[in-house]
Amino acid sequence: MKNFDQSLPMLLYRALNALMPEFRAIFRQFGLTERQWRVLRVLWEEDGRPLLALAERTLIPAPSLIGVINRLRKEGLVERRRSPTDRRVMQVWLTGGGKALQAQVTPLVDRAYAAFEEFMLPDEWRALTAMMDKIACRANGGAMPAATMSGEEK
Amino acid sequence: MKNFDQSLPMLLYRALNALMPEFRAIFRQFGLTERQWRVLRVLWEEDGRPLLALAERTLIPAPSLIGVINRLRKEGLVERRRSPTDRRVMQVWLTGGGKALQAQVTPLVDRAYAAFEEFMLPDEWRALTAMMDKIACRANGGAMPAATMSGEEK
DNA sequence: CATTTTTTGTTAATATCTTAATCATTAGCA
DNA sequence: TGCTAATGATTAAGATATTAACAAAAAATG
Repeated sequence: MKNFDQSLPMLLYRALNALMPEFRAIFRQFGLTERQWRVLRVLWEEDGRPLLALAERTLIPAPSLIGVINRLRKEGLVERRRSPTDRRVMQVWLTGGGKALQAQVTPLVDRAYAAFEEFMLPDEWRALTAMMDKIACRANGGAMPAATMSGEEK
Repeated sequence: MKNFDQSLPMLLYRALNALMPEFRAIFRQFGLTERQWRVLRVLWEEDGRPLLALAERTLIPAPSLIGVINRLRKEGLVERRRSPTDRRVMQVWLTGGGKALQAQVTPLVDRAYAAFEEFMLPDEWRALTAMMDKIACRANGGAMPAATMSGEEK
């Protein structure tokens, strides 16, 4: 029986456990949960994304995402519209309030994140990114690595 | 605004997303959730642990752990007893059934995990472990790294 | 010894996860 | 065209996360 504490899943969980509370504290200042932030974060980059595209990009399962988006709607940060070309598709759009939030949240998040970048050497970062991608691609039937993921996928 | 997909949290989440379904499929064969397995995994190593110790070791928050353990009790896999020396402490003990499960689950899990070990070079493993520990210790006020975690902590 | 503080466990409230099932719309094809 | 499969969104149910608040026991303190 392998060492439990040094198993890959526990290593990853432990790192996230240490990492995320700091960011969640920032999100909470703006009444956002981590997942709500992730959705906004993607929309700020590319507004009007279909729900499924948001699910993939944010790593939030579609059924969960529905609830997240409904709460964002209730807060008046996003709204939904059916795609005019495919009525199955539900597009999510930022409202004025949702757009305005970016300028307030982003600086704090960037600053917290910069602290981590200082904390690790560039070589360590590269190695880490490469390994995470390798792991993510493995079971995934060779999914696209993060390094190549940007705006337009598919 | 930093690249979202290559941010450390998303890298870690994506790796876990790729990694865990394979293991969860194994757990499910035995009617276990991932968290139930984590609890059993620790108890197999060291039976009768107090609830808080289990929470730390499994990374399951105490309030959640209560529910996890109650469900394991309902399945007849564990039972709870107050510590004779400190009546605040709630020890969790394996039942016969809980102990018997180890021999069935462990081989499958070990085999799945071995596939990952082959998949990465020993040097990559060492580097990965070191970096995850570094991250976990950072925000944590210098928590003990996984490499030094074993049976008796404190 | 009485009071205060700390530790350990628990409950509650809200939000979310996971899996499976469902519904509507579209696409593929005989 | 009309049937069937695939896709996108949604709902449902059970399990879990997060935070706060709380109870009980033990330890620390005066």
